[in-house]
Amino acid sequence: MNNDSSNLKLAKKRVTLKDIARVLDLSHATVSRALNGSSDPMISQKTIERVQSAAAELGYRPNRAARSLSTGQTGLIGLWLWTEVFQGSYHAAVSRMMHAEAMRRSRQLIVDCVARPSLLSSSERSFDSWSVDGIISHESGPAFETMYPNGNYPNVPIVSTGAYHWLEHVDQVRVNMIDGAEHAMIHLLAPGRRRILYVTDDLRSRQGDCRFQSYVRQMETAGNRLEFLETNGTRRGTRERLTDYIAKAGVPEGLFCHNDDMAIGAYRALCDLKLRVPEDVAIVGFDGIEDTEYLEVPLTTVSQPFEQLCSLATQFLDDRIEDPTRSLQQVELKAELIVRDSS
Amino acid sequence: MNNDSSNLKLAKKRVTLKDIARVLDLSHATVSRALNGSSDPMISQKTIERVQSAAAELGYRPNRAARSLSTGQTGLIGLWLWTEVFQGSYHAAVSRMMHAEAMRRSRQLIVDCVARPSLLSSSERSFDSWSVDGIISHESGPAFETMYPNGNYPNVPIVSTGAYHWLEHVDQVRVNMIDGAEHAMIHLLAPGRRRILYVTDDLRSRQGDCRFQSYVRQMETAGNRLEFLETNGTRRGTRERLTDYIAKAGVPEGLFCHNDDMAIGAYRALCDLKLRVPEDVAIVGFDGIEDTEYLEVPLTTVSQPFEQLCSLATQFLDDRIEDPTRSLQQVELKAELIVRDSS
DNA sequence: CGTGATACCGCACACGGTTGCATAAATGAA
DNA sequence: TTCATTTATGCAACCGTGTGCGGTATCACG
Repeated sequence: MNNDSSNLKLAKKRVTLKDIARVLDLSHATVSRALNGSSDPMISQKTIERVQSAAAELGYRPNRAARSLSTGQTGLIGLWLWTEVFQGSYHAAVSRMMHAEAMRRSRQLIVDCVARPSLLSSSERSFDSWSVDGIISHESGPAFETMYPNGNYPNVPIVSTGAYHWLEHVDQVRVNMIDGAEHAMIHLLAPGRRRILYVTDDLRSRQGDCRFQSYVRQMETAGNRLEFLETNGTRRGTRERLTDYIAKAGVPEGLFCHNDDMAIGAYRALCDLKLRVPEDVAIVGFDGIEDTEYLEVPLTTVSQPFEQLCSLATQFLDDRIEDPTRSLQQVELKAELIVRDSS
Repeated sequence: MNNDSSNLKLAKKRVTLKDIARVLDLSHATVSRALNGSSDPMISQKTIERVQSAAAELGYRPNRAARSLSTGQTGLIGLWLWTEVFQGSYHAAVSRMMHAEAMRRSRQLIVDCVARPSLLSSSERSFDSWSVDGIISHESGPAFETMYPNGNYPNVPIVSTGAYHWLEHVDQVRVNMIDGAEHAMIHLLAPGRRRILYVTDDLRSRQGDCRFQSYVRQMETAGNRLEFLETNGTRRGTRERLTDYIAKAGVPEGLFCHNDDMAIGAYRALCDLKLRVPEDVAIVGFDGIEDTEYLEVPLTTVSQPFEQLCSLATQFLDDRIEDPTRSLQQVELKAELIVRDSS
């Protein structure tokens, strides 16, 4: 009966459909259908039960590679992060939530990072050869728009998240930060502050960003001089650069930081200099990552709806994979100014 | 020549070995060998070049599923995180670095989380059916030890990271935190502090942890009363629980926190209560995550060598995959007390 | 008992690679 | 020219699943 005793523990091969078929004296096709609940050729209830119990007993686990080869679906979805080695709390938060969402849908997420357009081709190759069922492109720059229309991925559904503009023929979740950015600037300027410093990583590539534009618009409306500080985008780098900057240019009245990591680095620099927040310098950041809540002075920030973003994006991708011809889904979420103690 | 114009954009099928073979009037076997640099049957240099240029021109990308089916290797490695939905900065840091390491070795990482042993079976199934080439089990509890010897994964190499004890027959990277914990306690007690509160998530499951043991040992040596605070392990939860605790039990002189997240939550609670750190209450955390550096009072912590941990673990896994019979690799790293301003 | 409908099941191929072995071509030596 | 040897390529089987289509029991019904 049970000849699978402990006589040979090694070479314990993985059990396949054929093994089940052999034990039950069926064909592997029947076993496959019994397990997958196939409907076209009817399988008797009795057989289904026999197969299922045998599968459970033998510890059968489908071979994903074989199934993929046959069905063309891998169960993998790819997340593109437009950054180097997905540094930064924002990308960490996004990837973590995307991951959780993917697992909820019994998919697995693989992540790839691409910062410069020049890396695009290699990243393409990566996902393409992994044969992902779909891609979530979480971009914060115009690279996607220049890439996608080329049709590099004709057969792989893509959902875009975080693009600045609406894209044509692409399912999309977009976070509108215009209101948040406007409110943030108005909020910063309200107490009569005039000298607001805009802190960002790559100034040139941020020209199209609504944060940048809100800053410029509100500052010009108020008749203030524009002031920029460029850093490498990290906490450490921002801390150092701001310290230098203040030594040279004096103390600004407010900081408008492109994201929370830079805001946190800036906060630390101000601590080093014994400047009080917000009395001496006010700070506003963007993203709403958890860390900003736990500083001694919790930071004001424009919070992104991470959960909704990730949930909708994976939902859209699922929908598209299920029905490639379905109607487009495009949703706009809003980022919201959360006023805390730093402003 | 180029009949791949824009005449039919749809139905652009993926190019396979056979397509290349047809164009070049070769067999797909030869093409395969030419691309893989196979050595046993020699391929002429001329043919190799022809094949490679044709592959590049046609945009050939190997189908990973098919290759996996044939070779039995998927290029995927699995990371087990022993936590719910891998929350917490520590797990985030580990998964990010593991990810980077995996990509450096042109592998992809998939992550699965399992907190309670009851989830183990489903997690097993997950990785098993995804056919990972290997698993890195980043556990901080005894679950692995009770699971692995059962031989649930007879064919999949496993590297254990973060286990408390040496395991037999398992490649392992272990972080020794005993010295760090001892130093931390000695450091906390040095200025004559007597009332040190141990803050942890699940007290019962931490009994075997060297942090717990160092705390008990040093406190008993000093003749102090033991004092514990149990939280849910999050920043928010720790903040709330500690606030409640202090209201009831008064202000301790020092906090010995099981990890940095709890230390950060505790720090915030102290800020709420207008208590000064470290004058009123000293704080020591564990892990050395980046966030602790950027508080107004940078936290003292026992820092784990993340980079080395992840680099070695993936290295060991690679080695084991390459040669399943090779000698065991077990390495111990040391966590180090980093004294900052909170103590 | 014959016939057709129906419910089940198996055969065989496909998916896209890898690889052992046979074979063809080229080369060299006798 | 012939044969042995090296070099280069093709044939075919295989990995494990999914699936169209044809085949075989079963049964009802006339």
